[in-house]
Amino acid sequence: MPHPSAHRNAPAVLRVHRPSTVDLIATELRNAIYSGALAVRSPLREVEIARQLGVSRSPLREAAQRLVQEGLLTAKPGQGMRVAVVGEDRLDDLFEARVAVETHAARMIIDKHDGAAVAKVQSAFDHLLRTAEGNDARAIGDADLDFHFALVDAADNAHLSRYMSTLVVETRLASFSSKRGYVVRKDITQSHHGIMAALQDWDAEAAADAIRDHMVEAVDRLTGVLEERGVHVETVTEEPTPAGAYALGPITQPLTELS
Amino acid sequence: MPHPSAHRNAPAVLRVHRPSTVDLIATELRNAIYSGALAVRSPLREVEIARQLGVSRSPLREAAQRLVQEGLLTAKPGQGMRVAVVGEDRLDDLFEARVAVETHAARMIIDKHDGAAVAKVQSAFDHLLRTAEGNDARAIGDADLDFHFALVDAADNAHLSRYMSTLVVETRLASFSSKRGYVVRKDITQSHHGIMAALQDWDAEAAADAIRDHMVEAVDRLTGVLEERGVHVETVTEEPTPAGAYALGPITQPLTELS
DNA sequence: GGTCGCACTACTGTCGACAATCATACATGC
DNA sequence: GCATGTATGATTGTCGACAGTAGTGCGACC
Repeated sequence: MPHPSAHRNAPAVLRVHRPSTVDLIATELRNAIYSGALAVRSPLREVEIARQLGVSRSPLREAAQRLVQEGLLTAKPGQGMRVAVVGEDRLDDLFEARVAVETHAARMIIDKHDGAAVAKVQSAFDHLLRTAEGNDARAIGDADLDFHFALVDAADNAHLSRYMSTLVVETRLASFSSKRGYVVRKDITQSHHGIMAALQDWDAEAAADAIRDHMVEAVDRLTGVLEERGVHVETVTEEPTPAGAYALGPITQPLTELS
Repeated sequence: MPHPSAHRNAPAVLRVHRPSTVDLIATELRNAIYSGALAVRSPLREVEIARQLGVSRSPLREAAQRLVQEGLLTAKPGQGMRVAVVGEDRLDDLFEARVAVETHAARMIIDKHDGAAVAKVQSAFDHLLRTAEGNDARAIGDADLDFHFALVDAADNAHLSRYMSTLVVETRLASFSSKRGYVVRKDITQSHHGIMAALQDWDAEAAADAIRDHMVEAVDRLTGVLEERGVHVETVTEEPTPAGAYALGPITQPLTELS
């Protein structure tokens, strides 16, 4: 007797997708960079990290090469790998790429008139609204990035989702690389409201404009031109972490998961 | 006495960028996939390829992980890595991503009114025109992909260029994966002419439309819906290669190059 | 006093080897 | 005859070890 939740027309046995050890390590490294456990510009101590993860250097190095390909780690011969620095000189490049990915995702959703997709984005937007009521800068930043990833993911394009998952971490790295520390704007929800409204109106050009405006604001915040111009925007700053030697969790082989 | 070509205001010593062995191997693997030396779905025989490249398995595996991240290789635990198959079920996803990247690149060029960028694209277009006069399917395909990469590269965005360099190989893989073999349309230049004209007119929407149309045509060609509909388009087909065991060239450490 | 040179240390880059796993072919039983 | 089980071969995944290299601190020399 099949499980009740199994669809009748589904294939008898789904293709099981066993993540390889390298997959797990790569995910762990991305999370460590995203959370700041691996600080910007810090060298990747292979022996130490491999010991913390409970693996050898070989699979660790292989996983790290994936992050090098993503641009999250930089490799110099003889000097190993370091967590990439996303300085002010790279902000335009990064956020222009985000505009490309996110505007097209919005266009796809609108072209398809995909109500379910909008609902997913709405859900992420609601979460952002609730989080923005508090003063936890990191939580707000997480909700912000979650919203943008939800937008791209709702477009249901594997390529764009993959790009975005890296862009999210790169954006976080840009914040960490900022001299001003980790800062989020208090009025962050306003800028997102425009995107949300355009989606609900099925207005592709308005959505693209809203996303572009949002990215310009983000670059302005990170470069600090607002302060220079004397424009005052209320912000929330996270107190700098002790930046101590954060330990990474050991790799635990999960049970077989469905793809 | 400095070299005449050195700009006077340039820094005294440029940062030399020494490519690592893994860089070289990764490039070699990408070229092998692009050229078809590594056939679609073929397993990556590590010992054999490492021997051909004159390196050990370790750096080869590290380089291969970069291609796994790009999606050019697929890894299954216990079965190693294989050259990815880009079947018909993934064509929409792939070409939708190309639309996202290429339309935004065109928008960037047009927004900036970048004449030099248009000239670069024009140059690639001219080369495509000359090549399309012949009947070498592979050469036409190369010129086609070169054109699209030149378009994105002219936008001068590192992220988009990186995405596109992978998308180019993925597109080639889609052709190799096609049941119909490697086929290019004889009227391929017409479709590019629309893109080129829109760029020269600084018309962003027309460029986006032309690029979208071009991708639809490409998907139609690869899925063969044109034949099914009885629409006849003149094509050039490449005779299938012997698919023999193509040998990869050994890795030779190049001299120090400027970044 | 500053700069150059040298030795030491720590780490990376690469290799070969071993064990575990998977695919294939063959033999066996129903 | 078909399905099941088994043995074999090849290949992957992982590890430890070694050599080469970059960084660091100290000392000597100009």
